[in-house]
Amino acid sequence: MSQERKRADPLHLLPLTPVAFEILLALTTGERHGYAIMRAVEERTEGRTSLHAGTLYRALARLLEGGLLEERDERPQAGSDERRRYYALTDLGRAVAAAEARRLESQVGAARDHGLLEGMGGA
Amino acid sequence: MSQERKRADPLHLLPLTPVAFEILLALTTGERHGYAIMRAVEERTEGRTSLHAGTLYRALARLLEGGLLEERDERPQAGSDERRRYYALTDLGRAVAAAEARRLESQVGAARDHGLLEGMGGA
DNA sequence: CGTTACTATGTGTCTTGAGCGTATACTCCT
DNA sequence: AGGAGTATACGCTCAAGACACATAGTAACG
Repeated sequence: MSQERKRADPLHLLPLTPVAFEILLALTTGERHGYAIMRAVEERTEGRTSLHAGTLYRALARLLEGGLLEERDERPQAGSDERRRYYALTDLGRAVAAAEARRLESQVGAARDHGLLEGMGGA
Repeated sequence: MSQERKRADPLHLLPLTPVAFEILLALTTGERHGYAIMRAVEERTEGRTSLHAGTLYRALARLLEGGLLEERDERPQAGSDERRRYYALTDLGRAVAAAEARRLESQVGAARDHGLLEGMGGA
């Protein structure tokens, strides 16, 4: 199936949405549950990006279905909240995130070459 | 109106869609007409991203309406195809592109910190 | 114990925007 | 004249985020 072909090649899954990439980024440091991803994104972006609950959980469902994430049954700490669902990057997820990072790096490089990142200090 | 507030603050227009950012990027080197933007994007990305005509022209219309681009009446070369419509970045458009570039730079930096850009040579 | 705030996951609905096809028409080359 | 390429634009559909809302467990406080 074409589904299989897509899974085989990370490049066919690009570009990722900003939300999806933030989620994958938050999981590069280890597995987390949904709510913790939400807080991690807010922290990393210093509040500039905050995921709405609806956006987050639907994005997680999509990433699971696409095979970029997998759910972990084991809990990092015993006795943690039973409601939590822990997610971790799959090999594919990591590969796709890396491919997306390279794509963005190329865009940022072009922006820098064209003077977009020097001229303006603030905002 | 809130439309005015949005125009005043580039940060409220983020994140840009990948397509929108590519278009702004293509215009940082000077004004171009739609079809030339399409080719410029393909060239910059070495064929990895190709804008469909429908996607491009609707994105251009949106960017015009949002005040990120403006249409130029003067033609860079006399006698060029009369059908062409030339677009150029506005100050707002440049500011938004710069803000988006910084946002992406931050994501790429995080990816690098987490080893996403070193571990894998190929793909 | 009851109340309140926070944690945690999830669905319903609306709107935006990209993908893809198609229409239209002009230009350039042979 | 005919065809490839240039150039803009619309119709339709699907994916995905925004926001509201639902549900329920947990933790702190009195």
